[in-house]
Amino acid sequence: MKTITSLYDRSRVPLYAQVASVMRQRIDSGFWTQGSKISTLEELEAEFGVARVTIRQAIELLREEGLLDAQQGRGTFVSGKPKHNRWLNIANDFDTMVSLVKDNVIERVYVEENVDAPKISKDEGKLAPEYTFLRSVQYNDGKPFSVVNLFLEQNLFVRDRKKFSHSAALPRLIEMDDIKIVHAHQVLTIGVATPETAELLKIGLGEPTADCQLTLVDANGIAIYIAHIHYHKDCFALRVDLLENKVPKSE
Amino acid sequence: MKTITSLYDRSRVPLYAQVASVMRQRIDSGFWTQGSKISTLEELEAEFGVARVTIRQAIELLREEGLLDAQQGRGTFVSGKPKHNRWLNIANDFDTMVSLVKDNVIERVYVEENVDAPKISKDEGKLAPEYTFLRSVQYNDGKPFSVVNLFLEQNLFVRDRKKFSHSAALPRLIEMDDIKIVHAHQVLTIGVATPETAELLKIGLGEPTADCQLTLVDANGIAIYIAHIHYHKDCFALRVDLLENKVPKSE
DNA sequence: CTCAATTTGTTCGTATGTATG
DNA sequence: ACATACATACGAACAAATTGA
Repeated sequence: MKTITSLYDRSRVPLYAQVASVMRQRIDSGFWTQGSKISTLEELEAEFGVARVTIRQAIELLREEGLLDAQQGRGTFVSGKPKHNRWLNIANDFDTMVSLVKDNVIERVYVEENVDAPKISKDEGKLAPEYTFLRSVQYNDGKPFSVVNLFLEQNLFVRDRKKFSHSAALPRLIEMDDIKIVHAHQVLTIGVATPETAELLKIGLGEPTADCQLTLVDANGIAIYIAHIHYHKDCFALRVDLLENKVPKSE
Repeated sequence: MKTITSLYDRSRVPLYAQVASVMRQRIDSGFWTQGSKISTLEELEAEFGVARVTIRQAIELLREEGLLDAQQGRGTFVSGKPKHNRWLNIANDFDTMVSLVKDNVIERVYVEENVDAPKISKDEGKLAPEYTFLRSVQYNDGKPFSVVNLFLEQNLFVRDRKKFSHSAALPRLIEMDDIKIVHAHQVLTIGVATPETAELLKIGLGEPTADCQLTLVDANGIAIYIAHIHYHKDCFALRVDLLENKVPKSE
Protein backbone atom coordinates (compact mmCIF):
# COMPACT_ATOMS: atom_id res chain seq x y z
CA MET A 1 0.00 0.00 0.00
CA LYS A 2 1.29 3.38 -1.05
CA THR A 3 1.35 5.86 1.78
CA ILE A 4 0.00 9.33 1.24
CA THR A 5 3.44 10.77 1.78
CA SER A 6 4.61 9.44 -1.56
CA LEU A 7 1.77 11.29 -3.24
CA TYR A 8 2.53 14.33 -1.17
CA ASP A 9 5.76 14.99 -2.99
CA ARG A 10 3.85 15.76 -6.15
CA SER A 11 2.12 18.75 -4.62
CA ARG A 12 3.29 21.68 -2.58
CA VAL A 13 0.02 21.93 -0.69
CA PRO A 14 0.47 21.10 3.02
CA LEU A 15 -0.29 17.51 3.91
CA TYR A 16 -3.14 18.33 6.28
CA ALA A 17 -4.81 20.38 3.55
CA GLN A 18 -4.51 17.46 1.15
CA VAL A 19 -6.02 15.10 3.68
CA ALA A 20 -8.79 17.64 4.23
CA SER A 21 -9.50 17.83 0.51
CA VAL A 22 -9.90 14.07 0.34
CA MET A 23 -12.24 14.11 3.33
CA ARG A 24 -14.19 17.00 1.84
CA GLN A 25 -14.59 15.06 -1.36
CA ARG A 26 -15.87 12.05 0.61
CA ILE A 27 -18.53 14.16 2.26
CA ASP A 28 -19.43 15.83 -1.01
CA SER A 29 -19.77 12.56 -2.87
CA GLY A 30 -21.86 10.99 -0.13
CA PHE A 31 -19.26 8.37 0.74
CA TRP A 32 -19.49 9.80 4.26
CA THR A 33 -23.16 10.58 4.81
CA GLN A 34 -24.59 13.46 6.76
CA GLY A 35 -24.77 12.80 10.51
CA SER A 36 -22.76 9.60 10.39
CA LYS A 37 -19.65 8.88 12.42
CA ILE A 38 -16.45 8.81 10.43
CA SER A 39 -13.46 6.60 11.16
CA THR A 40 -11.52 7.15 14.39
CA LEU A 41 -8.33 9.14 14.47
CA GLU A 42 -6.38 5.92 14.82
CA GLU A 43 -7.95 4.45 11.70
CA LEU A 44 -7.47 7.64 9.73
CA GLU A 45 -3.82 7.81 10.83
CA ALA A 46 -3.33 4.31 9.51
CA GLU A 47 -5.28 4.85 6.31
CA PHE A 48 -3.56 8.07 5.32
CA GLY A 49 -0.21 7.12 6.80
CA VAL A 50 0.19 10.41 8.61
CA ALA A 51 0.58 11.51 12.23
CA ARG A 52 -2.36 12.05 14.54
CA VAL A 53 -1.78 15.78 14.71
CA THR A 54 -1.99 16.04 10.93
CA ILE A 55 -5.35 14.29 10.87
CA ARG A 56 -6.56 16.63 13.58
CA GLN A 57 -5.43 19.66 11.58
CA ALA A 58 -7.44 18.40 8.62
CA ILE A 59 -10.50 17.79 10.82
CA GLU A 60 -10.09 21.25 12.34
CA LEU A 61 -10.08 22.74 8.85
CA LEU A 62 -13.32 20.99 7.95
CA ARG A 63 -14.80 21.87 11.35
CA GLU A 64 -14.28 25.53 10.49
CA GLU A 65 -16.08 24.90 7.22
CA GLY A 66 -18.97 23.38 9.14
CA LEU A 67 -18.52 19.95 7.59
CA LEU A 68 -17.32 17.97 10.62
CA ASP A 69 -18.08 17.94 14.32
CA ALA A 70 -15.59 16.22 16.62
CA GLN A 71 -16.77 15.18 20.10
CA GLN A 72 -14.34 14.04 22.73
CA GLY A 73 -14.94 10.46 23.79
CA ARG A 74 -17.56 9.86 21.12
CA GLY A 75 -16.12 10.36 17.69
CA THR A 76 -16.19 12.69 14.72
CA PHE A 77 -19.42 13.24 12.81
CA VAL A 78 -20.42 14.69 9.47
CA SER A 79 -22.33 17.89 10.18
CA GLY A 80 -22.77 19.42 6.74
CA LYS A 81 -22.14 19.29 3.03
CA PRO A 82 -19.88 21.58 1.00
CA LYS A 83 -21.84 24.28 -0.73
CA HIS A 84 -21.62 24.47 -4.46
CA ASN A 85 -22.71 27.23 -6.74
CA ARG A 86 -23.16 25.20 -9.83
CA TRP A 87 -25.79 27.55 -11.21
CA LEU A 88 -23.66 28.45 -14.16
CA ASN A 89 -24.37 26.71 -17.42
CA ILE A 90 -22.01 27.38 -20.23
CA ALA A 91 -23.81 27.74 -23.49
CA ASN A 92 -23.36 25.21 -26.20
CA ASP A 93 -24.74 27.16 -29.10
CA PHE A 94 -24.66 30.77 -30.07
CA ASP A 95 -28.29 31.72 -29.49
CA THR A 96 -28.28 30.29 -25.99
CA MET A 97 -25.07 32.09 -25.22
CA VAL A 98 -26.45 35.46 -26.29
CA SER A 99 -29.63 34.98 -24.30
CA LEU A 100 -27.65 33.98 -21.21
CA VAL A 101 -25.31 36.93 -21.41
CA LYS A 102 -28.16 39.39 -21.84
CA ASP A 103 -29.26 39.10 -18.22
CA ASN A 104 -25.80 39.16 -16.73
CA VAL A 105 -24.96 41.72 -14.11
CA ILE A 106 -21.45 42.88 -14.81
CA GLU A 107 -19.05 45.38 -13.38
CA ARG A 108 -16.55 46.93 -15.78
CA VAL A 109 -13.32 47.24 -13.90
CA TYR A 110 -11.02 48.36 -16.68
CA VAL A 111 -11.18 49.78 -20.19
CA GLU A 112 -8.24 50.62 -22.43
CA GLU A 113 -8.53 51.69 -26.05
CA ASN A 114 -6.12 51.11 -28.90
CA VAL A 115 -4.30 48.12 -27.52
CA ASP A 116 -2.35 45.60 -29.55
CA ALA A 117 -4.01 42.45 -30.69
CA PRO A 118 -3.81 39.36 -28.49
CA LYS A 119 -2.32 36.16 -29.78
CA ILE A 120 -4.68 33.66 -31.31
CA SER A 121 -4.17 30.58 -33.39
CA LYS A 122 -4.43 30.83 -37.17
CA ASP A 123 -7.74 29.04 -37.51
CA GLU A 124 -9.46 31.48 -35.22
CA GLY A 125 -9.48 34.30 -37.75
CA LYS A 126 -7.30 37.20 -38.85
CA LEU A 127 -6.43 39.90 -36.34
CA ALA A 128 -7.61 43.48 -36.58
CA PRO A 129 -4.92 46.19 -36.25
CA GLU A 130 -6.32 47.55 -33.01
CA TYR A 131 -8.61 46.51 -30.23
CA THR A 132 -10.18 47.92 -27.12
CA PHE A 133 -9.49 45.95 -24.01
CA LEU A 134 -12.39 45.59 -21.60
CA ARG A 135 -12.26 43.79 -18.28
CA SER A 136 -15.37 43.02 -16.31
CA VAL A 137 -16.46 40.90 -13.38
CA GLN A 138 -19.70 38.98 -13.25
CA TYR A 139 -21.45 38.66 -9.92
CA ASN A 140 -24.15 36.38 -8.64
CA ASP A 141 -25.57 36.79 -5.17
CA GLY A 142 -22.89 39.35 -4.43
CA LYS A 143 -20.11 36.89 -5.16
CA PRO A 144 -17.82 37.12 -8.16
CA PHE A 145 -17.97 34.07 -10.39
CA SER A 146 -16.16 35.09 -13.52
CA VAL A 147 -13.71 37.58 -14.98
CA VAL A 148 -14.02 38.51 -18.62
CA ASN A 149 -11.05 39.94 -20.51
CA LEU A 150 -12.40 41.09 -23.83
CA PHE A 151 -10.60 42.38 -26.90
CA LEU A 152 -13.16 44.18 -29.01
CA GLU A 153 -12.25 45.45 -32.46
CA GLN A 154 -11.47 49.15 -32.05
CA ASN A 155 -13.82 50.47 -34.78
CA LEU A 156 -16.70 48.56 -33.30
CA PHE A 157 -16.04 49.94 -29.85
CA VAL A 158 -16.09 53.58 -30.96
CA ARG A 159 -19.51 53.12 -32.52
CA ASP A 160 -21.02 52.94 -29.05
CA ARG A 161 -18.41 53.71 -26.42
CA LYS A 162 -20.98 54.27 -23.74
CA LYS A 163 -22.86 51.01 -24.03
CA PHE A 164 -19.77 48.87 -24.59
CA SER A 165 -18.11 50.46 -21.58
CA HIS A 166 -20.93 49.87 -19.17
CA SER A 167 -22.81 46.75 -20.15
CA ALA A 168 -22.28 43.34 -21.69
CA ALA A 169 -20.73 43.70 -25.15
CA LEU A 170 -22.25 40.69 -26.87
CA PRO A 171 -25.90 41.84 -26.93
CA ARG A 172 -24.86 45.24 -28.31
CA LEU A 173 -22.77 43.54 -30.95
CA ILE A 174 -25.71 41.41 -32.09
CA GLU A 175 -27.81 44.54 -32.52
CA MET A 176 -25.51 45.82 -35.25
CA ASP A 177 -27.18 44.67 -38.43
CA ASP A 178 -24.20 45.26 -40.66
CA ILE A 179 -22.04 42.90 -38.62
CA LYS A 180 -22.45 39.27 -39.50
CA ILE A 181 -20.87 36.65 -37.30
CA VAL A 182 -19.72 33.79 -39.48
CA HIS A 183 -17.64 31.89 -36.94
CA ALA A 184 -18.06 31.53 -33.19
CA HIS A 185 -15.35 29.41 -31.72
CA GLN A 186 -15.05 28.38 -28.09
CA VAL A 187 -12.19 26.59 -26.36
CA LEU A 188 -12.44 25.46 -22.79
CA THR A 189 -9.42 24.55 -20.66
CA ILE A 190 -8.32 24.51 -17.05
CA GLY A 191 -5.99 27.34 -16.13
CA VAL A 192 -4.52 29.03 -13.08
CA ALA A 193 -5.38 32.37 -11.56
CA THR A 194 -3.14 35.32 -12.38
CA PRO A 195 -2.80 38.10 -9.77
CA GLU A 196 -5.55 40.12 -11.46
CA THR A 197 -7.94 37.21 -11.76
CA ALA A 198 -7.22 35.99 -8.23
CA GLU A 199 -7.89 39.43 -6.81
CA LEU A 200 -11.18 39.85 -8.70
CA LEU A 201 -12.47 36.33 -8.02
CA LYS A 202 -11.25 36.42 -4.40
CA ILE A 203 -9.29 33.22 -4.80
CA GLY A 204 -5.66 32.28 -4.24
CA LEU A 205 -2.93 32.86 -6.79
CA GLY A 206 -2.42 29.85 -8.98
CA GLU A 207 -5.70 28.23 -8.00
CA PRO A 208 -7.50 26.49 -10.84
CA THR A 209 -10.06 28.26 -12.98
CA ALA A 210 -12.18 27.16 -15.91
CA ASP A 211 -10.87 29.21 -18.82
CA CYS A 212 -13.00 29.83 -21.84
CA GLN A 213 -11.70 31.53 -24.95
CA LEU A 214 -14.48 32.78 -27.18
CA THR A 215 -13.65 34.16 -30.62
CA LEU A 216 -16.16 35.72 -33.00
CA VAL A 217 -15.21 36.18 -36.63
CA ASP A 218 -17.02 38.49 -39.05
CA ALA A 219 -17.69 38.11 -42.79
CA ASN A 220 -14.20 39.41 -43.63
CA GLY A 221 -12.55 36.74 -41.56
CA ILE A 222 -11.53 39.24 -38.89
CA ALA A 223 -11.65 38.23 -35.24
CA ILE A 224 -13.71 41.15 -33.96
CA TYR A 225 -14.43 39.77 -30.50
CA ILE A 226 -11.88 37.79 -28.50
CA ALA A 227 -12.86 37.02 -24.94
CA HIS A 228 -10.85 35.21 -22.29
CA ILE A 229 -13.24 34.23 -19.55
CA HIS A 230 -12.05 32.85 -16.22
CA TYR A 231 -14.70 31.07 -14.16
CA HIS A 232 -14.45 30.23 -10.50
CA LYS A 233 -14.09 26.47 -10.43
CA ASP A 234 -17.02 25.94 -8.06
CA CYS A 235 -19.34 28.02 -10.20
CA PHE A 236 -18.70 26.12 -13.33
CA ALA A 237 -20.64 23.27 -14.92
CA LEU A 238 -21.11 22.41 -18.56
CA ARG A 239 -24.09 20.27 -19.41
CA VAL A 240 -24.35 18.69 -22.82
CA ASP A 241 -27.03 16.52 -24.31
CA LEU A 242 -24.94 14.50 -26.72
CA LEU A 243 -27.88 13.28 -28.73
CA GLU A 244 -29.67 16.58 -29.08
CA ASN A 245 -27.60 17.86 -31.99
CA LYS A 246 -27.54 14.60 -33.79
CA VAL A 247 -30.80 15.02 -35.60
CA PRO A 248 -29.42 16.12 -39.01
CA LYS A 249 -27.49 12.96 -39.47
CA SER A 250 -30.33 10.61 -38.71
CA GLU A 251 -32.56 12.33 -41.25
CA MET B 1 -1.39 48.51 -5.15
CA LYS B 2 -2.26 45.23 -3.49
CA THR B 3 0.76 43.19 -2.51
CA ILE B 4 0.87 39.53 -3.30
CA THR B 5 0.95 38.72 0.40
CA SER B 6 -2.67 39.74 0.80
CA LEU B 7 -3.61 37.27 -1.90
CA TYR B 8 -1.40 34.68 -0.29
CA ASP B 9 -3.73 34.24 2.66
CA ARG B 10 -6.34 32.71 0.40
CA SER B 11 -4.15 29.79 -0.56
CA ARG B 12 -2.01 27.41 1.43
CA VAL B 13 0.50 27.00 -1.37
CA PRO B 14 3.96 28.39 -0.44
CA LEU B 15 4.53 31.94 -1.61
CA TYR B 16 7.47 31.08 -3.87
CA ALA B 17 5.34 28.44 -5.62
CA GLN B 18 2.60 30.98 -6.20
CA VAL B 19 5.08 33.45 -7.63
CA ALA B 20 6.42 30.65 -9.82
CA SER B 21 2.95 29.81 -11.10
CA VAL B 22 2.40 33.42 -12.13
CA MET B 23 5.76 33.47 -13.92
CA ARG B 24 4.99 30.14 -15.57
CA GLN B 25 1.72 31.54 -16.79
CA ARG B 26 3.50 34.57 -18.23
CA ILE B 27 5.85 32.38 -20.19
CA ASP B 28 3.03 30.13 -21.32
CA SER B 29 0.87 33.01 -22.49
CA GLY B 30 3.72 34.65 -24.34
CA PHE B 31 3.80 37.72 -22.12
CA TRP B 32 7.44 36.79 -21.54
CA THR B 33 8.73 35.58 -24.88
CA GLN B 34 11.23 32.83 -25.49
CA GLY B 35 14.83 33.99 -25.16
CA SER B 36 13.98 37.39 -23.75
CA LYS B 37 15.33 38.82 -20.52
CA ILE B 38 12.79 39.09 -17.75
CA SER B 39 12.71 41.80 -15.08
CA THR B 40 15.55 42.06 -12.59
CA LEU B 41 15.27 40.61 -9.12
CA GLU B 42 14.82 44.11 -7.75
CA GLU B 43 11.90 44.79 -10.04
CA LEU B 44 10.32 41.44 -9.31
CA GLU B 45 10.71 41.98 -5.57
CA ALA B 46 8.89 45.28 -5.90
CA GLU B 47 6.21 43.97 -8.22
CA PHE B 48 5.32 40.92 -6.16
CA GLY B 49 6.01 42.54 -2.83
CA VAL B 50 8.07 39.63 -1.53
CA ALA B 51 11.65 39.14 -0.37
CA ARG B 52 14.51 38.61 -2.77
CA VAL B 53 15.08 35.04 -1.62
CA THR B 54 11.46 34.17 -2.36
CA ILE B 55 11.84 35.40 -5.94
CA ARG B 56 14.99 33.32 -6.26
CA GLN B 57 13.19 30.25 -4.99
CA ALA B 58 10.54 30.76 -7.65
CA ILE B 59 13.18 31.23 -10.35
CA GLU B 60 14.99 28.12 -9.15
CA LEU B 61 11.76 26.14 -9.45
CA LEU B 62 11.29 27.27 -13.05
CA ARG B 63 14.97 26.68 -13.79
CA GLU B 64 14.47 23.04 -12.80
CA GLU B 65 11.53 22.91 -15.18
CA GLY B 66 13.76 24.28 -17.92
CA LEU B 67 11.76 27.47 -18.34
CA LEU B 68 14.23 30.02 -17.00
CA ASP B 69 17.98 30.50 -17.12
CA ALA B 70 19.54 32.86 -14.58
CA GLN B 71 23.01 34.20 -15.40
CA GLN B 72 25.00 36.10 -12.83
CA GLY B 73 25.67 39.64 -13.91
CA ARG B 74 23.51 39.40 -17.01
CA GLY B 75 19.98 38.66 -15.97
CA THR B 76 17.37 35.96 -16.15
CA PHE B 77 16.18 34.67 -19.50
CA VAL B 78 13.28 32.61 -20.78
CA SER B 79 14.72 29.33 -21.95
CA GLY B 80 11.65 27.26 -22.71
CA LYS B 81 7.90 26.93 -22.72
CA PRO B 82 5.74 24.73 -20.50
CA LYS B 83 4.75 21.59 -22.32
CA HIS B 84 1.10 21.00 -22.82
CA ASN B 85 -0.64 17.94 -24.03
CA ARG B 86 -3.77 19.54 -25.27
CA TRP B 87 -4.34 16.80 -27.79
CA LEU B 88 -7.45 15.68 -26.10
CA ASN B 89 -10.70 16.83 -27.58
CA ILE B 90 -13.81 16.05 -25.66
CA ALA B 91 -16.61 15.06 -27.94
CA ASN B 92 -19.65 17.22 -28.32
CA ASP B 93 -21.95 14.75 -29.94
CA PHE B 94 -22.47 11.08 -29.54
CA ASP B 95 -21.11 9.85 -32.85
CA THR B 96 -17.87 11.75 -32.43
CA MET B 97 -17.51 10.41 -28.91
CA VAL B 98 -17.90 6.82 -30.01
CA SER B 99 -15.41 7.21 -32.82
CA LEU B 100 -12.88 8.84 -30.49
CA VAL B 101 -13.18 6.17 -27.84
CA LYS B 102 -12.77 3.38 -30.37
CA ASP B 103 -9.07 4.06 -30.82
CA ASN B 104 -8.29 4.59 -27.16
CA VAL B 105 -5.58 2.54 -25.55
CA ILE B 106 -6.77 1.70 -22.09
CA GLU B 107 -5.53 -0.30 -19.16
CA ARG B 108 -8.14 -1.90 -16.95
CA VAL B 109 -6.90 -1.58 -13.40
CA TYR B 110 -9.92 -2.82 -11.50
CA VAL B 111 -13.12 -4.75 -12.10
CA GLU B 112 -15.75 -5.59 -9.51
CA GLU B 113 -19.09 -7.18 -10.29
CA ASN B 114 -22.41 -6.74 -8.52
CA VAL B 115 -21.77 -3.44 -6.88
CA ASP B 116 -24.44 -1.03 -5.68
CA ALA B 117 -25.61 1.73 -7.90
CA PRO B 118 -23.87 5.09 -7.73
CA LYS B 119 -25.80 8.22 -6.92
CA ILE B 120 -27.15 10.21 -9.83
CA SER B 121 -29.67 13.00 -10.11
CA LYS B 122 -33.25 12.17 -10.99
CA ASP B 123 -33.18 13.53 -14.51
CA GLU B 124 -30.31 11.27 -15.48
CA GLY B 125 -32.42 8.14 -15.58
CA LYS B 126 -33.55 5.36 -13.26
CA LEU B 127 -30.96 3.16 -11.60
CA ALA B 128 -30.52 -0.51 -12.32
CA PRO B 129 -30.39 -2.84 -9.28
CA GLU B 130 -26.82 -3.87 -9.91
CA TYR B 131 -23.79 -2.68 -11.79
CA THR B 132 -20.29 -3.80 -12.59
CA PHE B 133 -17.63 -1.33 -11.62
CA LEU B 134 -14.77 -0.95 -14.08
CA ARG B 135 -11.79 1.32 -13.59
CA SER B 136 -9.37 2.02 -16.38
CA VAL B 137 -6.56 4.40 -17.22
CA GLN B 138 -6.03 5.93 -20.62
CA TYR B 139 -2.50 6.55 -21.78
CA ASN B 140 -0.99 8.67 -24.50
CA ASP B 141 2.70 8.60 -25.21
CA GLY B 142 3.20 6.47 -22.11
CA LYS B 143 1.66 9.08 -19.87
CA PRO B 144 -1.67 8.71 -18.14
CA PHE B 145 -4.18 11.35 -19.09
CA SER B 146 -7.47 10.11 -17.73
CA VAL B 147 -9.03 7.73 -15.26
CA VAL B 148 -12.42 6.25 -16.08
CA ASN B 149 -14.66 4.90 -13.33
CA LEU B 150 -17.49 3.15 -15.08
CA PHE B 151 -20.67 1.65 -13.69
CA LEU B 152 -22.03 -0.71 -16.33
CA GLU B 153 -25.40 -2.36 -15.87
CA GLN B 154 -24.71 -5.86 -14.56
CA ASN B 155 -26.73 -7.80 -17.14
CA LEU B 156 -24.96 -6.02 -19.96
CA PHE B 157 -21.57 -6.83 -18.52
CA VAL B 158 -22.19 -10.57 -18.25
CA ARG B 159 -23.12 -10.70 -21.94
CA ASP B 160 -19.48 -10.19 -22.83
CA ARG B 161 -17.32 -10.29 -19.72
CA LYS B 162 -14.17 -10.73 -21.70
CA LYS B 163 -14.48 -7.76 -24.02
CA PHE B 164 -15.89 -5.42 -21.39
CA SER B 165 -13.07 -6.36 -19.02
CA HIS B 166 -10.26 -5.72 -21.44
CA SER B 167 -11.23 -3.00 -23.84
CA ALA B 168 -13.28 0.17 -24.05
CA ALA B 169 -16.87 -0.50 -23.11
CA LEU B 170 -18.62 2.04 -25.29
CA PRO B 171 -17.85 0.50 -28.72
CA ARG B 172 -18.97 -2.93 -27.50
CA LEU B 173 -22.15 -1.40 -26.16
CA ILE B 174 -22.94 0.19 -29.50
CA GLU B 175 -22.59 -3.15 -31.23
CA MET B 176 -25.51 -4.55 -29.26
CA ASP B 177 -28.42 -4.06 -31.62
CA ASP B 178 -31.10 -4.64 -29.02
CA ILE B 179 -29.81 -1.81 -26.85
CA LYS B 180 -31.05 1.60 -27.89
CA ILE B 181 -29.52 4.67 -26.31
CA VAL B 182 -32.22 7.30 -25.97
CA HIS B 183 -30.37 9.75 -23.75
CA ALA B 184 -26.70 10.61 -23.52
CA HIS B 185 -26.04 13.21 -20.92
CA GLN B 186 -22.68 14.75 -20.12
CA VAL B 187 -21.76 17.09 -17.27
CA LEU B 188 -18.37 18.68 -17.05
CA THR B 189 -17.01 20.21 -13.84
CA ILE B 190 -13.70 20.88 -12.13
CA GLY B 191 -12.92 18.50 -9.31
CA VAL B 192 -10.05 17.41 -7.13
CA ALA B 193 -7.98 14.25 -7.26
CA THR B 194 -8.83 11.47 -4.80
CA PRO B 195 -5.99 9.19 -3.64
CA GLU B 196 -6.85 6.64 -6.35
CA THR B 197 -7.04 9.19 -9.12
CA ALA B 198 -3.93 11.00 -7.95
CA GLU B 199 -1.99 7.75 -7.90
CA LEU B 200 -3.12 6.70 -11.38
CA LEU B 201 -2.66 10.11 -12.99
CA LYS B 202 0.63 10.69 -11.15
CA ILE B 203 -0.53 14.00 -9.75
CA GLY B 204 -0.80 15.40 -6.24
CA LEU B 205 -3.73 14.76 -3.94
CA GLY B 206 -6.37 17.44 -4.25
CA GLU B 207 -4.98 18.80 -7.50
CA PRO B 208 -7.60 19.92 -9.98
CA THR B 209 -8.98 17.59 -12.62
CA ALA B 210 -11.54 18.01 -15.35
CA ASP B 211 -14.38 15.73 -14.30
CA CYS B 212 -16.82 14.44 -16.83
CA GLN B 213 -19.88 12.47 -15.87
CA LEU B 214 -21.37 10.62 -18.80
CA THR B 215 -24.70 8.86 -18.42
CA LEU B 216 -26.35 6.72 -21.07
CA VAL B 217 -30.02 5.84 -20.73
CA ASP B 218 -31.75 3.02 -22.61
CA ALA B 219 -35.28 2.79 -23.98
CA ASN B 220 -36.62 1.76 -20.57
CA GLY B 221 -35.24 4.88 -18.93
CA ILE B 222 -32.56 2.89 -17.12
CA ALA B 223 -29.09 4.40 -16.74
CA ILE B 224 -27.11 1.50 -18.14
CA TYR B 225 -23.76 3.28 -18.41
CA ILE B 226 -22.54 5.79 -15.82
CA ALA B 227 -18.98 6.95 -16.27
CA HIS B 228 -17.01 9.32 -14.09
CA ILE B 229 -14.01 10.41 -16.07
CA HIS B 230 -11.17 12.38 -14.50
CA TYR B 231 -8.87 14.13 -16.96
CA HIS B 232 -5.45 15.51 -16.20
CA LYS B 233 -5.92 19.24 -16.35
CA ASP B 234 -3.11 19.78 -18.86
CA CYS B 235 -4.49 17.16 -21.21
CA PHE B 236 -7.88 18.64 -21.40
CA ALA B 237 -9.42 20.98 -23.97
CA LEU B 238 -12.96 21.25 -25.18
CA ARG B 239 -13.48 22.88 -28.54
CA VAL B 240 -16.92 23.95 -29.62
CA ASP B 241 -18.09 25.59 -32.80
CA LEU B 242 -21.07 27.49 -31.48
CA LEU B 243 -22.55 28.11 -34.90
CA GLU B 244 -22.18 24.63 -36.27
CA ASN B 245 -25.48 23.41 -34.91
CA LYS B 246 -27.28 26.61 -35.66
CA VAL B 247 -27.55 26.22 -39.41
CA PRO B 248 -31.34 25.91 -39.58
CA LYS B 249 -31.94 29.37 -38.20
CA SER B 250 -29.49 31.40 -40.26
CA GLU B 251 -30.66 29.97 -43.52
C1' DC C 1 -21.52 2.66 40.60
C1' DT C 2 -17.15 1.39 39.01
C1' DC C 3 -13.94 0.01 35.78
C1' DA C 4 -12.12 -0.54 31.45
C1' DA C 5 -12.17 0.35 26.72
C1' DT C 6 -12.66 3.70 23.29
C1' DT C 7 -12.05 8.06 21.35
C1' DT C 8 -10.90 12.82 21.00
C1' DG C 9 -7.95 16.66 23.04
C1' DT C 10 -3.40 18.48 24.53
C1' DT C 11 1.40 18.90 25.06
C1' DC C 12 6.36 18.08 24.46
C1' DG C 13 10.51 17.57 21.72
C1' DT C 14 12.51 17.39 17.32
C1' DA C 15 13.22 18.23 12.47
C1' DT C 16 12.42 20.54 8.24
C1' DG C 17 10.37 24.06 5.17
C1' DT C 18 9.05 28.77 4.31
C1' DA C 19 9.74 33.83 4.46
C1' DT C 20 11.72 38.10 6.11
C1' DG C 21 15.41 41.54 6.50
C1' DA D 1 25.32 33.87 4.28
C1' DC D 2 23.12 34.62 8.69
C1' DA D 3 19.78 35.26 12.34
C1' DT D 4 14.98 35.14 13.30
C1' DA D 5 10.19 33.75 13.21
C1' DC D 6 6.56 30.94 12.08
C1' DA D 7 4.30 26.87 9.73
C1' DT D 8 4.37 22.04 8.88
C1' DA D 9 4.93 17.23 10.24
C1' DC D 10 6.32 13.38 13.14
C1' DG D 11 5.99 10.32 17.22
C1' DA D 12 4.89 9.65 21.76
C1' DA D 13 2.87 10.35 26.01
C1' DC D 14 -0.81 11.87 28.79
C1' DA D 15 -5.49 14.02 29.84
C1' DA D 16 -10.46 14.20 29.47
C1' DA D 17 -14.99 12.70 27.94
C1' DT D 18 -18.11 8.97 26.67
C1' DT D 19 -19.85 4.44 26.54
C1' DG D 20 -21.10 0.00 27.91
C1' DA D 21 -20.12 -4.20 30.57
